[in-house]
Amino acid sequence: MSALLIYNSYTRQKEAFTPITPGHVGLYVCGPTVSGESHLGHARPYITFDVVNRYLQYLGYKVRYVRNITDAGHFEEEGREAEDKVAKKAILEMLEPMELVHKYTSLFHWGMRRFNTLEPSIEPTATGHIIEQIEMIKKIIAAGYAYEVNGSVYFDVKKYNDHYPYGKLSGRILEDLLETSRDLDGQDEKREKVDFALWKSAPPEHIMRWPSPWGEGFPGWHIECSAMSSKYLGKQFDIHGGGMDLQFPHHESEIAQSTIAHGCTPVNYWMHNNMITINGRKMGKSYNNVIKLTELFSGDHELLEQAYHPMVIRFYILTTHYRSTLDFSNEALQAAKKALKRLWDAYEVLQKLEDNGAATASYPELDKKVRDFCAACHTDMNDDFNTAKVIANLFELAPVINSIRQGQVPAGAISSDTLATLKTTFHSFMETILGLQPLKQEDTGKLDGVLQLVIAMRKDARTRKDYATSDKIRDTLGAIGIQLKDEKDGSVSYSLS
RNA sequence: GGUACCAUGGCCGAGAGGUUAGGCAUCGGUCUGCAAAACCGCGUACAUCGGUUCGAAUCCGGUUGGUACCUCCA
Repeated sequence: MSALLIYNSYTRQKEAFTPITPGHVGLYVCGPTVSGESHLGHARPYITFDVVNRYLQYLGYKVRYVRNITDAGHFEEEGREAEDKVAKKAILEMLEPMELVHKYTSLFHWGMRRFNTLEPSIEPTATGHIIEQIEMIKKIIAAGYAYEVNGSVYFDVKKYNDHYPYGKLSGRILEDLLETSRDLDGQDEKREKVDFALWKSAPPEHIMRWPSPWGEGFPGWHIECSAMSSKYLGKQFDIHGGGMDLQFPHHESEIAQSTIAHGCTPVNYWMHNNMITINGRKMGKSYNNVIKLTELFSGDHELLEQAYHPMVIRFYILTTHYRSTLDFSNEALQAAKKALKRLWDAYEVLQKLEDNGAATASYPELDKKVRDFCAACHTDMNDDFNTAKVIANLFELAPVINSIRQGQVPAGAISSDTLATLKTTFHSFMETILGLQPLKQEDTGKLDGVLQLVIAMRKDARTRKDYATSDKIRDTLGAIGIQLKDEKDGSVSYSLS
């Protein structure tokens, strides 16, 4: 059995995964800012790390998965007008900040549930950890790596860089940053442009504000993750995940803050998922090309040809490795939908295959093929969570399953043991690890009763060779999304789409 | 401007010095009353120009094109 390899953004190579505490994993993922509706772009990290979480659990680890909710809002840095994103939106919509935060948090949870992501163990909010953040800032000031100006506190990046490798995570060199940072208007209280805020003094109109040793204000962008991750996972923990766009400056700053406050580097393995693009462009608010989750599921968006089931989105995301960009298009999603249906159908067929009782396989080569691809699922998953390859392996196995079912290959072609392995492999990867679910609605039982009647009537018609009637039944059902399948043995099954 | 990364068959998308990726679509066949589904068969693709090598899509360099980060961002 191969060992789990994780591509560590910090060292830029795949490394064997060894947790700090044997049998346990601390996993932190940067959560959403709940100042607006979640969109397709947000789906990627949460689905990616949901699979990471699921797989670690599958491997037997006890995982503490922490994913924060950023509800304090953040301001534009670098001299632009300090404004709280949450507060700004709140005025526009005439809502209380808390009301707004609650609304979008609920929507986010709704989306995550539809994607069948497991809930994190802890979902801490930034506003609920102001004290922890203030305490951490105090430590950094005491250590001499932060300074106060007019009620705001900034981290001294230049000094930090004299002793620690600032920029290592994101591959940046401080000198370059000092030279190339753009000049932005406004007063700059910071000693250097690269310094970042730990605490920001709140102007009078700012709604969200808290008392602090430096006056009324609000925490800087990066400090919440450092404060909350260390509180729940310890000063050093195993895996920190998030989108690639957070690598700099957010994660870089997290490392700097935590290193000074806690005297050690915070994270052993940094994982970054790549972006979802649309027409080759990153999906983001600034590009005005976002598709909200609600629009995606309802199909109500000019770029969408139809509504897409959450499982299709989940499957589509998982058919690409998490470190590659993923380009969105209707065509690609259509393909994903069909592919998922075929794979899931094969999985259902597999569940119905009865144990053939064959001690040895009559088709040894096929038997070996099945075993090899089942084994490959584990190896590929261990290779930096290569879900794309895992899915390809499952697709290799689908024809084998269908062939056995339809008798193109005899039941004893693969041994009883191999069939059992095939079943557990599909179950583990499809449901437990990839977290997939069937596309069809839950059958109410009543619909099934009706369909059985209609199927029986069609069967009668066919016996009478009344094909006009039988075809009418089939085609009409097909038109409303119920597809009949005439099986080899004369039975008829159906699938809903 | 600085720093990275990426360019794969009609489309999407793995892989990574010599061995099948996979999916979707198309086409042919089997099955079928006809279909659908399923099964079988078919694609010798890796931007371009050089170089290294017995051998490169995979390594090195140049070119072109694209993207991301440097500013809120998943």
